[in-house]
Amino acid sequence: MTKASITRHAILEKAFEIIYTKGYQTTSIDEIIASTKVTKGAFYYHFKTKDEMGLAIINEILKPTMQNAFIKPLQNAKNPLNEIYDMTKALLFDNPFLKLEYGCPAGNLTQEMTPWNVEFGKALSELILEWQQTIENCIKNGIENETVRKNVNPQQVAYFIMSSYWGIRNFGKVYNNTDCYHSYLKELKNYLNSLG
Amino acid sequence: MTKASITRHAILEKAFEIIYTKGYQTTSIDEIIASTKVTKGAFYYHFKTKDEMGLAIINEILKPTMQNAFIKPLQNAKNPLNEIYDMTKALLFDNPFLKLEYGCPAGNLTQEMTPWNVEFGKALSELILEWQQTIENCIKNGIENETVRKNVNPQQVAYFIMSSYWGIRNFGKVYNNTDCYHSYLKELKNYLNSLG
DNA sequence: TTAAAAACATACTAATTGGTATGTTTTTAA
DNA sequence: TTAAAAACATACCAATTAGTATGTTTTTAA
Repeated sequence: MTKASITRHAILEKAFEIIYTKGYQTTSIDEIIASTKVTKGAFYYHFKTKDEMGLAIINEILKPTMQNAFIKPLQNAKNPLNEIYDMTKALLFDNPFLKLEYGCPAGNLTQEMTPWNVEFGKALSELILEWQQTIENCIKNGIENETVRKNVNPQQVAYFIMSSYWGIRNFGKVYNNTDCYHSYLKELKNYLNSLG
Repeated sequence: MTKASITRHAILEKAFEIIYTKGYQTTSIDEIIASTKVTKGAFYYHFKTKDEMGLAIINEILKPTMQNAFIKPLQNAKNPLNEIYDMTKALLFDNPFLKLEYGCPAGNLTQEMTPWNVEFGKALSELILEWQQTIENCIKNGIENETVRKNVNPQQVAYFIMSSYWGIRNFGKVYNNTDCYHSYLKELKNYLNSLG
């Protein structure tokens, strides 16, 4: 990595952190460069506008991070239902980056940006579609290896699981308490069992 | 209603609309008073700060609206599972105020405000708790009248249903398409059937 | 009818915002 | 070694922000 690309990446990582906790709109460029110890000149050398940086965060930080946390663990799953459960549990309790009170980074950005920024919406929907298709394929594999009932609709299940995950992260935020995560996981297990 | 309270209510309603579509932080007071045709003097006569207005929106607009749309239809439900489904479907497709691309007002505010504004968090959690307990009681009634299996945990189910609803509204936003709502509702029905 | 309080109007302010103009320093390639 | 391009630094700017100071008009109650 060249020195310039290190600077660029440092800006993106720090900006991502701040935006995850505070939201995109309320995170100012002054705040980003202050915490990154880069000057405004450096920032605008690497990014033409704030939105260009925002898109770079989605594509260069959020996307690879999600691919590691969500997508890879589900590829080649032997028992899809168990591994979907384990992944969800790990996301809620073990992921060192995700915090109860800040919710899901992709969910936050979706909610904040999609109604009025088409480019963000496009980048996010690509990201989310990839996650969704992974779960869908995972269920399809389960049908093939007969760990999932064959009259189960993989697409519907994928929507249902992902929706419930996004939603429970919102509950975690508002109650600022992990109790709801435990209740949710129990019911997720019941639901997944009903598919087997 | 006195003339003053009409003005106050007009501000709250218009502000709620704008905030629902744009978010709280990006909605400026100048924008609110421009669209309400009230002056700044009038605005700050009724509300000490922007946040005071925000809290008033939650308590005086959002709360009664949600009580009508979510809570009343579920009280005295004869067949809870059916009526939860019908209410959800109505919220997604028939409610004239809620829009696909703008998501759920309560969900939006929760995601945007709870991490850094304790007062908003408190007001929202009260609101949400009420909704949650209604679903919970609804399931309890179902257990009593034997339309719901007796080994079902009402609290867990309430979390699961509400989470999935919040989540699918996020999907609607990012895909800007109602297809995901249809898939979701089919799977919600499957899930609810598994409880009966 | 009238005085006082409630309700609203106008003009301003200090702070913050995203972005730019114009530099200087560092790296790279000939 | 050196010139040019890449990378970064500093000082600024116009627009927008929440909020205030100081009015005027309208209601209300005696």
